[in-house]
Amino acid sequence: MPIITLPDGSKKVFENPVTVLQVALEIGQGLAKATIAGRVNGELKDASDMISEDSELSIITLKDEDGVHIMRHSCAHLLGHALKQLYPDAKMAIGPVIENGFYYDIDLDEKITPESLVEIERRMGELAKTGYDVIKKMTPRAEALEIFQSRAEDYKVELINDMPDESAFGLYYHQEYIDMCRGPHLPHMGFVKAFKLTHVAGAYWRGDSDNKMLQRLYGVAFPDKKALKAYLVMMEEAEKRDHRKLGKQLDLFHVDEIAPGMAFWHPKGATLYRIVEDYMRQQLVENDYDEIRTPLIMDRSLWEKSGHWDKFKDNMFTTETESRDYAVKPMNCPGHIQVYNRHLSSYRDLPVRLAEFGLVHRNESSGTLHGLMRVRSFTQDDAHIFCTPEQIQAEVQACIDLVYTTYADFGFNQIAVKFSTRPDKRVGSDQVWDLAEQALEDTLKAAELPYTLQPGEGAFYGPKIEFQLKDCIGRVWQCGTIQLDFSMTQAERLNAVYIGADNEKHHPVMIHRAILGSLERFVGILVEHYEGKFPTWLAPVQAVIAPISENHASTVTDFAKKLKKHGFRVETDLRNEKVGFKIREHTLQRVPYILVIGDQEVENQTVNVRARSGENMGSFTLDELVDHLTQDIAQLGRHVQS
RNA sequence: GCCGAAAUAGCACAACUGGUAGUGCAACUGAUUUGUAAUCAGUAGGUUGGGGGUUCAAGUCCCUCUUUCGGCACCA
Repeated sequence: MPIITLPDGSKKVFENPVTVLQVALEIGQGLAKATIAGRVNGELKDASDMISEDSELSIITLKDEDGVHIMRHSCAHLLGHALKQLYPDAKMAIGPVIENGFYYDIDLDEKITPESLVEIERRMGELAKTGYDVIKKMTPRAEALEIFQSRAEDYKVELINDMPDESAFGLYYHQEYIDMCRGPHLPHMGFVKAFKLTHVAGAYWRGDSDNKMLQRLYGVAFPDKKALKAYLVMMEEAEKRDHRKLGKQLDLFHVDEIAPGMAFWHPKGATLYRIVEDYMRQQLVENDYDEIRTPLIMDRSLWEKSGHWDKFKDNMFTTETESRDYAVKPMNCPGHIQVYNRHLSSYRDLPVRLAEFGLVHRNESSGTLHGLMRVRSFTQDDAHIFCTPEQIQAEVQACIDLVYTTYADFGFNQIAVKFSTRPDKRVGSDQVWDLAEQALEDTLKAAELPYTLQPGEGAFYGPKIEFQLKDCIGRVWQCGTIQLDFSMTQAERLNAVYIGADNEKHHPVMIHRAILGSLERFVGILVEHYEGKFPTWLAPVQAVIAPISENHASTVTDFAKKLKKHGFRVETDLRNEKVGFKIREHTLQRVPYILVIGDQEVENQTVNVRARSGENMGSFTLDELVDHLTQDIAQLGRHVQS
């Protein structure tokens, strides 16, 4: 005689065990119709699942996030249903829910093309329209195995065999199609109203590159057509922000076939890049770093000693001359230790903070390259802090603070923090790793930063804190990083030492840290973040001055000269075109200010100022304009002018 | 690296089943002297990513290499 407690606290008493759906029906017909599943004592259950004990129950509909999740999952089954009708030879692997949708991995000799995707989608639509019931049957192991064996679903069989402790499996019958799933799923397909198959790509079975490559069919699904449409429009908008596209349109950079994964910075892009670098350099000054420069290629023996050769030689570019082997640096740390080691340090000298805008090369596999975000040649705003164990927490804390002020200055507020611990391929003893992980974790806790743990994702020499930003289409990129390293400075590695108060030699702890990470990547993210509409501080061209007619050209040139003297990045547009034409062009180029000079302005010694937003700000004298621009620039990226 | 798709003028794109490579914008020249998102006219621009093959004939079909795109694996 179960007593069901609902979210509002009300209770319903039943004579016999009831299903989730029956409880919903008891509450109201409308709710029953909308019922997708139930959360019973915190656990998601199918609408058809029986409740026999006293329980807390909330009914899940499409209005709940869980409901949408379940609908997407069933949509993956629907894909299977349609696919098997069109391609009976397909073997189904796994079909999970992802952000905004789902995918299904299939093994099929025939290649799925965009055209066949359309056809599959159409069949899915036809099937969903019938609103057929989804029947769940808990099936004993032997029977489940037999069912999938008889259907030649090798991957499902493998999945069952990999769960030896389970005695029964949830099979969901979508008419003649059967899928196996923990569930829950929709009670009927009438809930599937708005979906779209987006693309097909390769994916390894179980994510292992040693396994067979399957075809992965991606789709999105939403509670209604309106939400789907909104999503598709949003994606289109997002694509307009793509830094590769804007990089071309705004003439910032290009990547040439002659050097895959390496950016060629055009004048405007180089300006943007330099402003970012200059900003960071100012941070170095204010935070007591010393800037250094180290060679691009160093003898192979250094990399052998540091451990890089052993762990990462596949990703290193090499060269040789006069029978001597060199490697192009993939990281700056060994070079920085060479500088630290130039003389003997005392504990009184610590912490030593060595910074470098270090150009590194990493031979990333061809398939990973992506605009400025994933390249083979990039500059890190890198630094290595040599300190005592006692100084770790304060130093790491200072790095965290620097990350947050820097990102705020660039206009970023949404930052994901990850904490990565020891990987399989690593140097250093377990005790040292215990110590390092503990130190980072303590600092994170003290800083009260919410973070996600990434076990096994640390660097080979130490654990790390990572700061991630999102690009325009939701892809997440690592930018800042703080890594704690007890190993590289040891005698058997690169042997950095200091003399302690006890007059004995000690090895300092080394903190590897980058705030922006890769300047290339960071600039790429900036382009997308601002959609190329950079705050005046960052804009490669801050103002364009245009005459109304040829008669005003010399005034324009003079005015530009004066503004340049004040340090502003100003261009003139003396072309034989109408002012409307020039305004259109420079607005499309996202120049923050367009300054127009005609008869009136010549007479009054002013310029007419038009902001990027289209707003006409009226007439300004030189001094007034200098004041305005100075104030605008001083805001950095903390306020965005549209 | 793996699976799939793609590469045509500076940029965005077109060229049905193999049959003289086009359009728009940009560029250049001239006219126009312009008041806040496109003035008009003209000219020029290409070994169709590289190499090889099939064919009377290849942008189009085949092979191969390179690069790019979407994922996967990778990401010190």
